[in-house]
Amino acid sequence: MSKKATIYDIAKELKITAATVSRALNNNPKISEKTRELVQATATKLNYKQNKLALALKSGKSKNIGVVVPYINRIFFSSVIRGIEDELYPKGYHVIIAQTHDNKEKELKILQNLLNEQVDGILISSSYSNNEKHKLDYLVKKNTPFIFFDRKLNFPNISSVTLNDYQGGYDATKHLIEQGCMRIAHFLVDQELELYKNRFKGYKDALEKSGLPFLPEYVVTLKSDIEAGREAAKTIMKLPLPPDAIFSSTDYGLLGAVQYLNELSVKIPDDFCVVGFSNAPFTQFLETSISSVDQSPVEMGKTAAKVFLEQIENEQTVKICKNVVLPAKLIVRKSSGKIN
Amino acid sequence: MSKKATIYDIAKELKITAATVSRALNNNPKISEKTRELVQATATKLNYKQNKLALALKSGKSKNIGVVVPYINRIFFSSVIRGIEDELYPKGYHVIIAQTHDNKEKELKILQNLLNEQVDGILISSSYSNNEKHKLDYLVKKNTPFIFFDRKLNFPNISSVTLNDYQGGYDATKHLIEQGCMRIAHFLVDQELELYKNRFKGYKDALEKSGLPFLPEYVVTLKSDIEAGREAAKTIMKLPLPPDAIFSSTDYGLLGAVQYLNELSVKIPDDFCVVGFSNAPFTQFLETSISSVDQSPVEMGKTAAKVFLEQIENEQTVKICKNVVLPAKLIVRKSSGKIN
DNA sequence: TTGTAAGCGTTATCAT
DNA sequence: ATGATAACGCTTACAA
Repeated sequence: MSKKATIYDIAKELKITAATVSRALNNNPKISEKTRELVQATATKLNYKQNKLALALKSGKSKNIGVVVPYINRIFFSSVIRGIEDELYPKGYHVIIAQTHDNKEKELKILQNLLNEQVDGILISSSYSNNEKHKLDYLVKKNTPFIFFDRKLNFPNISSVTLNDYQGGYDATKHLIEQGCMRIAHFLVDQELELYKNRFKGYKDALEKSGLPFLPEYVVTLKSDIEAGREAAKTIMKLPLPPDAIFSSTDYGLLGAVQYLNELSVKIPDDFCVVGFSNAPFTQFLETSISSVDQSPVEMGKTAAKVFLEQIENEQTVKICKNVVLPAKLIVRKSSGKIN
Repeated sequence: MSKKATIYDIAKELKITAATVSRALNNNPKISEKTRELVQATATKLNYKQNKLALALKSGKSKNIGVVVPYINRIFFSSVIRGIEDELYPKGYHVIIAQTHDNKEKELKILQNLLNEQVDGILISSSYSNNEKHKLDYLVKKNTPFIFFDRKLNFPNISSVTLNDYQGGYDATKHLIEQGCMRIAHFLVDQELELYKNRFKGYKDALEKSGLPFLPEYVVTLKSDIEAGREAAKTIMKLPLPPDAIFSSTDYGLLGAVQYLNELSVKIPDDFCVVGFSNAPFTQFLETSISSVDQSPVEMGKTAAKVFLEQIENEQTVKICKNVVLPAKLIVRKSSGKIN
């Protein structure tokens, strides 16, 4: 395989200069038809392909953007990335992905690396909480546009695309109340993260609005996995007055709870209703399908990409900052379908 | 935000030359301790960060690799990518992802683009079948290493990492036979793709080995989704002598079939056994959990990454080509657990 | 319309 | 041990 052809090779072949070749290739108006055709012909003949690296170095734009997530194989994140790539590929951008494994130091390094790679923007779902966000301060202050999605950090003048988690929590709880549930428990994942706090707040406000008491013992903090959910269910079912419903911020945790309730022969939805969060694929496939709040991840990715594009296009003129909040969509299934 | 600092800024500050700065930064042995320290100090002071783009142009190595898949949000592919990124990030590589949407022309363009971007390698699960692989001929012949994973194309001297689909099909079928099933149907997805053919072949060989007849009417070709699976089940259950088991190349198709069988009140596993392929997450969460063949996607990704690294490291000396075949792992669950 | 030359930020090859 | 210079492949004033 011979070396890759450059514009110099084309130039030499035609006994003209590289500048002319460049212009011809870029359809510069002030170039004769003849040379343009000649150049393009020899370009294909020599199988010339533009070296984007050189272009990037020259222009200062790499046409690469970085997407940073905890784990790429979580369905929520891979769906967001799907949306981002679908939106950005037609605009000539390449998507570089990196996983933080929810490790803060690693996240910092990744961001540094991406910036060194001269990415044109960074879309990130951060592992940091708002308490420690100052550690990222010097990064977001650089020229490279940052866009936070889902897990947002509150920096002034930084764009974000998030779900209306509060509304999701509110709707889910209200729905359970409408089903006649009176003692609704809540599975809370992580007080540190804004989005879980917001779902929790939605839950509390829905209770209050309906005149139901908020009972701290009905709130369990747990990891987002099946085993933890099972344990959480054990805990609340041991209470003197056990709940008759769960609104869970995690589908996986909820699944564990449902499994435990099944073992106790608690009938869902007749005696106990549950609603999850995330609309994980499995929720709809269970015999007793699980109601859940959908996060429209693909849409979120597309939106984040659009916000990025807007920001880039207006770079010179005004610095745009946009904070988009997407609606949460409660999907009612059998697990909370007492009435209908 | 001031412009990014370059080695020239450091040089100017210290009244030395950029070459010296470069050497100091790269820990070149022939540099005095003093200058090294001085340089490193001013580097941090000016918040200097190496521009990887310039380095890439100079060295001809971008430290980027391209990963090309049909859809990034399919759990199998996102898991493979997870493995790839986990393996390659510590080696200083960035992973660029691109989705073909199973569109062959798009795949071609993507590959062309990635090559223009000067990626150091391409890991791909191709949409092409071996019949049309010649269209990619001129691409794989370039200097950039190609590695096929899962969906492999048979090019001479091109590496690949695949699953032993034949063995997966064989084991699944054999297992069903051992459960006492006598009339095993097969859900086949796409005759064009090698891997489905191999699973099918494993199925046939297992039947033959056990002296069971191969009946063409027990083989249904279908799309990989629930509705198609439901239809397929309808078809085979209408046969004069309906089967008593299904080995399906698709978990989703199988789920549709299971749903239909439930409606017919066919008892699984007592009267009917099923085994799927892919070990989709939902298979283990169903009340009647579904047996399936696991593909170890994360492992596959890691392996593909390792093959790439090996190939790059020995670039100068020998051209390495490796064809790794990973074992398929049958996971037995309730849906085929008659005996135990 | 085309050529000349500088520059993007590095590193490598000469010298000194 | 350090400096000068060229080179990677491209674009773009400025000249002609």
